[in-house]
Amino acid sequence: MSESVQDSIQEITPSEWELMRIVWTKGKIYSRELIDLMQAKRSWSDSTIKTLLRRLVKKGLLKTEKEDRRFRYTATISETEAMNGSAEQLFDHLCAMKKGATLLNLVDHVTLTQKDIQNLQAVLAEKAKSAPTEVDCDCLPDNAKCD
Amino acid sequence: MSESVQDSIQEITPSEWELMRIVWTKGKIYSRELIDLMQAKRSWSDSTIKTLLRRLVKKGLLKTEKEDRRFRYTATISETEAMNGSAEQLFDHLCAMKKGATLLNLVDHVTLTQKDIQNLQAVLAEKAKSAPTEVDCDCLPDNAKCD
DNA sequence: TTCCTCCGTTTACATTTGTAACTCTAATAG
DNA sequence: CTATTAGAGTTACAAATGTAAACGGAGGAA
Repeated sequence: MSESVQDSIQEITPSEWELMRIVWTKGKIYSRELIDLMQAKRSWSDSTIKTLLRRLVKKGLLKTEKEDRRFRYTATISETEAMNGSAEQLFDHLCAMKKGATLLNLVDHVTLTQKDIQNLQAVLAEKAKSAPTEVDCDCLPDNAKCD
Repeated sequence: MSESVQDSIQEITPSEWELMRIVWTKGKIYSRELIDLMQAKRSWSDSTIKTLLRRLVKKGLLKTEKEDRRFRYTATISETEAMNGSAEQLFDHLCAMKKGATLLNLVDHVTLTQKDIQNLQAVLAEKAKSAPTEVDCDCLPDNAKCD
């Protein structure tokens, strides 16, 4: 299916995620509106939010556009790319042998729509055709077996 | 199925994960062995590793036990708990509406065993019985709709 | 025209993380 | 008994992160 994108994804800190989510949802947004929306969720000072925005711009995750002497922010990567990138990053440092169990836990805890479930089932059915019987642990340098 | 554990999970940094994985795999390990194994993967100095170990102990993720004037380290939480906790933590800051898509991407990219796939299929089949048709975006305070 | 306000920029500062040298003490080699 | 060494503890220091005050310019209120 899609390519792995994680390599290019800048590290996004938790606070930055909160802002990015608003930007993604609004598409193109003035700092003022962004600050107001953000403050409705977290009691951060204007300064704090502005700092975060500048850092996001520096990281290349947001870009600005001057519009009648104010700025409008837009994301440079899609929310999906960012989400997939972060998720893959996380999974990269999990024991290969146990990724399946973690995924199982997630699937169990996350609220999924009927459609999501169907999509997952389709991918799984496809993968089942060539899935291995076991995956080795990769936690030790010499590839010793886990558990 | 299992309870959500994330609340109690201390933040584990990437470097710390690497050490924890070794500890989990070995179960109970002398710092010396740990350092050697770690250095076979990353060229960190002994000092660096010892610092990380102390931080992990301070965070309560590892505990020590004196054994003939050396220390043995053991994890205080299971690898599974830690993995689930981190994964849930990550998913917590994703747009509710798009968690399904992210999961799909993961399932697609991660190497799963036949057994993992079966387990996932079972959970999905179960969830399908009561899954909603749609999940709302929760990126904005006022719950405006995404996309 | 002058002052206030809105917005962007600079500076600040504590905490966490990555990375490591130095020190102290007990065991060990001579 | 003394010099070396292995482990543990202490100190260090830069970069990233969370959080924010202060500053400066431009447009609008008076």
